[in-house]
Amino acid sequence: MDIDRLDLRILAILQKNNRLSNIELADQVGLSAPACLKRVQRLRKEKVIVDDVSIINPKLVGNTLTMIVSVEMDRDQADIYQRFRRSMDQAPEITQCYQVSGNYDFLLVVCVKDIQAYEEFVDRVLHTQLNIRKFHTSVSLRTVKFSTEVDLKGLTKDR
Amino acid sequence: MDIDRLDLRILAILQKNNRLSNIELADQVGLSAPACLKRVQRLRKEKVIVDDVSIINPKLVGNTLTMIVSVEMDRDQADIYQRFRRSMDQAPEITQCYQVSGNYDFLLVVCVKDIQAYEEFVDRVLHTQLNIRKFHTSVSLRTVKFSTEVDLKGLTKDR
DNA sequence: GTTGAAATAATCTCTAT
DNA sequence: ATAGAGATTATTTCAAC
Repeated sequence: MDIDRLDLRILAILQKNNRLSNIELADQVGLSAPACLKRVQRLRKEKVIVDDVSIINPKLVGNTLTMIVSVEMDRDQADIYQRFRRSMDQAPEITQCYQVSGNYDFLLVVCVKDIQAYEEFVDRVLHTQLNIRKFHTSVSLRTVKFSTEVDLKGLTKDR
Repeated sequence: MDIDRLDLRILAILQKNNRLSNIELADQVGLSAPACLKRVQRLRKEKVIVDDVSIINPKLVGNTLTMIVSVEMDRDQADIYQRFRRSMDQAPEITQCYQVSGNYDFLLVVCVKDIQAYEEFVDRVLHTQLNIRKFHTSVSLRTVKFSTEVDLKGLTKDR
């Protein structure tokens, strides 16, 4: 799928706020409402727009503790990694997980209510994973930035 | 602000999909449309719902490289930390930044187009920060999980 | 929180470019 | 293949209860 300047402008707006009406959006990018809608629908269908969601403040809902967990696996075996990756989806406490190169293999961002909830998470998710050699937890003292926006500057792939 | 079971159900739905109509939402939680709308408006006003956004697939838009950067600061000085934190907001490449306890001080998740863009980012954002003692970059081989959902299980603070 | 009504918006079809 | 105009349908949102 190719994405032109107009699509990028639409994406730039929607990734900041997807609750403006199609009419407003069309206005801002200089299209008629139907033309604009067609583009947005296409972007959703093609999964350029993956999801449309409300972002909740975890603190205001009781999840005040964020932990950064680095995980080192026992062996570099494809099936072990795959099993581990699949287990990540099952745990709602894990908000992000990256497979990385370097001293450890996976980096997890875990968001929980309190230390008890974290311990429960460790028991349920990490200690049941054989093949973890070791893992290291550090506490996030502050979420300095949490953005869902993709940097769209300098991506003017025109057709 | 207190949040009852109904609010939590509303949040659980909206953080998965905020594009369903208020009527559908009301239906799913068992309220009339206006009653439901009032709750949602309140949740937005009170910033329990922080934002409403479209999530873009960074790969489909050209940002294929994710870097994990750990930063160690020179001194534990409040103003130095504060300045650093403020600079995080300025850089669109930084999607997440956590201030952490342990061997290093900040953890950054940086999303860019390619290595050149990353080098440009390092020069512009990190090398201009005096007070960084050192930083370490590792490449994300795979984004195993990226979720914006907050775990709402076991948070039944009723009134 | 509900019901009913008015104002808005989304979206479909069709036409034109 | 993509944009625009008009009409239909659906939704949001306001009052009154």
